[in-house]
Amino acid sequence: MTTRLPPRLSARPPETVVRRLRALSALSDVEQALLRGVGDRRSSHAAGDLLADVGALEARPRFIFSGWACRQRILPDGRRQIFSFLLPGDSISIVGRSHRELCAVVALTNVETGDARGVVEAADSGRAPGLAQALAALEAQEQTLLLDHVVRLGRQTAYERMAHLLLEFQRRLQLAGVGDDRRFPLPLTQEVMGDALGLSIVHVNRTLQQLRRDGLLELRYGVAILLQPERLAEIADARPAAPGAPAVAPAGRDGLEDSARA
Amino acid sequence: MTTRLPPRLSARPPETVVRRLRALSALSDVEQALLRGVGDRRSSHAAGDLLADVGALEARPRFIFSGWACRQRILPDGRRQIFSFLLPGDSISIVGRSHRELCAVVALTNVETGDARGVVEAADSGRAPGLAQALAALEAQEQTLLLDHVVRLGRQTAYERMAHLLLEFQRRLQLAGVGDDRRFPLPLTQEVMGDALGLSIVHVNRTLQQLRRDGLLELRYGVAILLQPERLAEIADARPAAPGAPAVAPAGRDGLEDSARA
DNA sequence: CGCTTCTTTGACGAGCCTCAAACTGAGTGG
DNA sequence: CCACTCAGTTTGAGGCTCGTCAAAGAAGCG
Repeated sequence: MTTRLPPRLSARPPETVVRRLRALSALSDVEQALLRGVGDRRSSHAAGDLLADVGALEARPRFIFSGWACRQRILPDGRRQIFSFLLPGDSISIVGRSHRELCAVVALTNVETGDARGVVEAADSGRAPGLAQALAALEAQEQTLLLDHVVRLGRQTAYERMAHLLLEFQRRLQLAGVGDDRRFPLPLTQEVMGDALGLSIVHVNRTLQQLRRDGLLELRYGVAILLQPERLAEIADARPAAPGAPAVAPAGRDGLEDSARA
Repeated sequence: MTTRLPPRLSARPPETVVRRLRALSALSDVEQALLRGVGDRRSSHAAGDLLADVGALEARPRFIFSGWACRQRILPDGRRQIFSFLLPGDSISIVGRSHRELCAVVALTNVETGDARGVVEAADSGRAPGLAQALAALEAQEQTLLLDHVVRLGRQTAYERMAHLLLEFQRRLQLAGVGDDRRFPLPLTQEVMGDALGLSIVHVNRTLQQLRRDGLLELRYGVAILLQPERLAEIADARPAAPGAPAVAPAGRDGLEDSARA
């Protein structure tokens, strides 16, 4: 369950968070120090742990240092829908901090978090405008990711959804200082990916196989390698094929049928 | 394009908004008066008009008095995804007011709106705690609706999605004082519903026919009547069939296959 | 080394999409 | 008043995508 990551793919705990927020807003030295202080109050959670419950009013704001989590809802008949993934550098219960969590937050791997109450209070008090702006940007980013997810589920094929999700992971992790522009740790089971993308386990597997066969993806030992990120982006964003490729007349979208010809 | 509503299904402009917010938080007389003042600065928009653009920083907060709108995104290849519907009593650019609109807001029918800047300023200033709480609750409600939408798209069949959406409309409109517990105006084309539910026009039509054949829905002249709201709720929420019906062993979910037997 | 969890593959069927065309109703203009 | 048009709805036929059922490999773990 726990990931075995090549050491070079990971980053030191509080730096991940600092890095993320600095990319969103200029932070004063005081603000950065405050942020690093989050590393002092750490807690560990095992894979499967509930990090925040639905309607938890008292939910403590936290940052994730390492590990993956997700927001999810379980339907009465057992079906699960994952709304978003929480990666190193992400926050829990900070976004929309005026109201309670609207869904459960569950650890997908072992997770290390830090208490962010101090940071949130500083931002709310007006003493740390840079932090406040960074947290607001974090909120906007999350909302954007959720909208992307809706588009994936509503208007994309399995192949496109997977390409989109893999790119999202690569980009987000790189921002957090994990992985590079092609490689990143991917400690998810295919069931989890299916519950996020609205697909069955079997179809997730077949879609991944297809990506492999198309020379777009390598996936071993919990590490993913995007072999042709640009090509993946074309697929994910429903854009016409690359200029090098023979032009398809009406901007045909690329799906499984494209690669099935090969 | 414009709806022809039986008069008794509609409500007077600013009262819709007052009614909505009073359901969310106790409002003082001053706050209610402030809210009614929104009715003084009205504007009208034709069906198809862009009410707020993506990334519009200066977007003015507004309330919708009458008509329907939606948040949407258009993909590069022309596919459209609708994120949410905005009904009488709903707000534009109020939710997440710290950051810009993340998607386009488009009028689906003729729409009447009122300027809400005064209300938002009063809430932010701390002078109107009741309003502030109501706006926060409004924000939470919208987020919940968006999550419901994700579940629909990711984990429900066409039949379930449609049942869920119809119930959402009925409940929201009733809160706004439009329609009753069975009837409500539904001024959407099947194409629009398809773009929201991630379905093709043809399949939307077939799903509606199925609901009609199952005695669950009547839909004429832009007015929908839910003939068995409880039954629809069971279908939409993926719950086992009603107690009266013969029990299905493993909480089987009801879809088209259920009614196909009839 | 057996257990469990996860991945992989095959076979089959159902849900949903695409193409195509007929039908309806509301304008619009001769 | 009657074509004619245009947008929307409805229906049929056929096929691709994806889900379900089933079972056989891997891989981690006690």
